[in-house]
Amino acid sequence: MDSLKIATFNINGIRARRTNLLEWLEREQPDVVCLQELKAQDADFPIDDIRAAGYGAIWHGQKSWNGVAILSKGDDPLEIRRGLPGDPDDTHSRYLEAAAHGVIVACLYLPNGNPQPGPKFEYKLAWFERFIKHAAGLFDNGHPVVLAGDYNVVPTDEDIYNPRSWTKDALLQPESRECYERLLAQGWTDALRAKYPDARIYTFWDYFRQHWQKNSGLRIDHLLLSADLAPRLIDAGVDRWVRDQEHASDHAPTWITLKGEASGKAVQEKPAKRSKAKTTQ
DNA sequence: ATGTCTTTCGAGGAAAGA
Repeated sequence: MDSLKIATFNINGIRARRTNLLEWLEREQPDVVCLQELKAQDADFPIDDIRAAGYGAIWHGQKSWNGVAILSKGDDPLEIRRGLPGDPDDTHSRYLEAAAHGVIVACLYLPNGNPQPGPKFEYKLAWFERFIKHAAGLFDNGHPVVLAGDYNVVPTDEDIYNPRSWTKDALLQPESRECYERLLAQGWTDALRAKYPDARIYTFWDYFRQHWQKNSGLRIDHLLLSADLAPRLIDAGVDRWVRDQEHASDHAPTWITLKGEASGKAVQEKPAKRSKAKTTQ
């Protein structure tokens, strides 16, 4: 059966992690990849290596911090949007949107927000509000959409090894969680949680106190599916072997597979005669 | 409070962000 694999990976410095990335692409062969925390300027994005691995890419870099990219196997993603609308003074490179393999892919790197309270937390919540507003339009646009990235939100206490030492952290604040809930309430499906409702799933293990070795992780990298994509979800998972490598990022690639064509062009036009009524799979 | 890693600046090691 044809299927489409879409992944999100906070790479924590693409120059320091170039070989980790190429090894992962080679082994897992995702069709579409969202990368966050490039920590590199546009000119330092290793596009030649990525092309040699069989991927086209678009990227939005920034010196030292942030930076996002979308990779597409076999062709270039068709860029739709660079930067989140709603604040012309926001200089952070945290958002890219493109069409690839018949799906609209939003790649996001939501602000961390620590320390909390403070201006960084205010920025996080303001950014989240802008994203919620933009996502509402995406949900209704009639195309299949995936919102993939590092949300810097632990949705519930089931998404962390032990919330006790993190109660003051921006990733667990009620305000952060409430924003995530409000986003889901638009109708999006949290793919990993939908596929595995009761499993402990982590995507991030910080570098402190041997958290990886003890599997003391957090689930903060999410893939949200629009209404017409949710029934196409086949499987979801985390490539934990990447986190176990030497010089690994503190995140692991997180992925879904969807029923349907993996090859082909960018977003296809909807058939003209198609009614807007929801069809069941 | 701590812990570790990557970045910049600039030439060794410190500071900041996560």
